[in-house]
Amino acid sequence: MAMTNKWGDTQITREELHNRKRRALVTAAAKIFREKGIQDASMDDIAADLNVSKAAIYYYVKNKQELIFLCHNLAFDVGDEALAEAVRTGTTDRERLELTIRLYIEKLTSELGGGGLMTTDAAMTPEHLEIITARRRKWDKEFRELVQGAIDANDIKPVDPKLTEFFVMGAIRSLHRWYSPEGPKAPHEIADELVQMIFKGIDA
Amino acid sequence: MAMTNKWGDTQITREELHNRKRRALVTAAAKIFREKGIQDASMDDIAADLNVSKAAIYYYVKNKQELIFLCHNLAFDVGDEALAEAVRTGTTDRERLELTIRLYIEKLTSELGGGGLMTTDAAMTPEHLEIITARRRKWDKEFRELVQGAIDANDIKPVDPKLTEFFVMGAIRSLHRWYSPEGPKAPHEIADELVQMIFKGIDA
DNA sequence: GCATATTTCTACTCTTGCGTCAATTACCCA
DNA sequence: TGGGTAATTGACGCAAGAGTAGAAATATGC
Repeated sequence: MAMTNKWGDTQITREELHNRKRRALVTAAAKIFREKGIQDASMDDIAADLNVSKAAIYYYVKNKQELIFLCHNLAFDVGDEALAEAVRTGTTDRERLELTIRLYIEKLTSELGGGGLMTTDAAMTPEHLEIITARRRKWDKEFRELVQGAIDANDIKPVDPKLTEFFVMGAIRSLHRWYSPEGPKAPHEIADELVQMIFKGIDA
Repeated sequence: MAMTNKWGDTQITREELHNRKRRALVTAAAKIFREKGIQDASMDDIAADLNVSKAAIYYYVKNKQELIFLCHNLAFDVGDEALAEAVRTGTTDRERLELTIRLYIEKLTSELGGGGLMTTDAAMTPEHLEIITARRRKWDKEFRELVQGAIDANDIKPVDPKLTEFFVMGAIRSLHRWYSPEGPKAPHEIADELVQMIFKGIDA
């Protein structure tokens, strides 16, 4: 799993190279954190995955806290993209809702190997926690507005938007526990089946 | 939140008292683990919640590993109860499936304050991991057999049992992130609405 | 090929938190 | 009431891992 050349391969200018290494660091950290859990993953583990000494990491990042923070943001970026694209593309709220769920699942499976860090971890500085919480709240609010809009248009049942969001997101966020890129199903197939369940249920 | 008398209140014989204290310890640990995360919760945290010194804990339990293990088993006990009761009570597999989900949700919310420890944690001894994995596999198998049975009886759509289980359980296991006993909804209401979504979907 | 800036390394320090142990207190029964 | 067992404690040893300092290596510009 660990790469053989340091930092993967990258060329280009100083500035850009630096950025790429930093991004590679965050991606690697996200992977290790997901696999072992945040607290069980040591900075040495992450360094080992990049074939670099631990001290090198501290040239790109202030401390573990910051690395955790960057990983969280990475996960939220994907969520924001999915929602934005869905709002742009869809015509009705019902359609946008379905698109958000589908895109989210597809992006998580294809881009982030099944999921990022979504759990509001206790081990976060108040400043970081505030930013992450704000991002989550904003996303949640928009999602629920889509649900409410679809209800108002009589396209879906008069469900509780909050409960619906918890339910749907809970299911999606658990993807990473079992999804594997090597599995038999392509991302869009998984997305199809889950969307089907959410909207149509499983009753015959 | 922390009790004022040590170990809560209990009387009765030596043997029984010992058992109760041990059970109180596991319950407290489960709560702290859930709130702070396993690795972020120290043995001192758990001791503080029981108004006891850390050393006292080690009179009842070998080490943190064992405590984690006992917490996991606690969560699985609830799952097994739900499944067993559903199989006993229900007449068709469709009905048993619904009952399992409903009972599981109700037990988790009413008895365990929203959830136990369900994540297969990396920080487990191979022996413990094996036992937990076996319990999970057994439960999963039985659940999927209910799904398959309901499909065969034409009571639900021909869904993928594995995917269905991941989806449903993923949603349920995320309960603890937002459920609070002080919230506006009673356990059976939450169970009702989630069961409704799973079986009927949200489409109008 | 020399001077400078950037990057990475080795070898530490220091904190945190698990687990232990000898000593102490509570409890029970004769 | 005293002797023995059960339960609890404060003080400590020890390991793991975060973070650092300064040297060493590497790249860049002239």
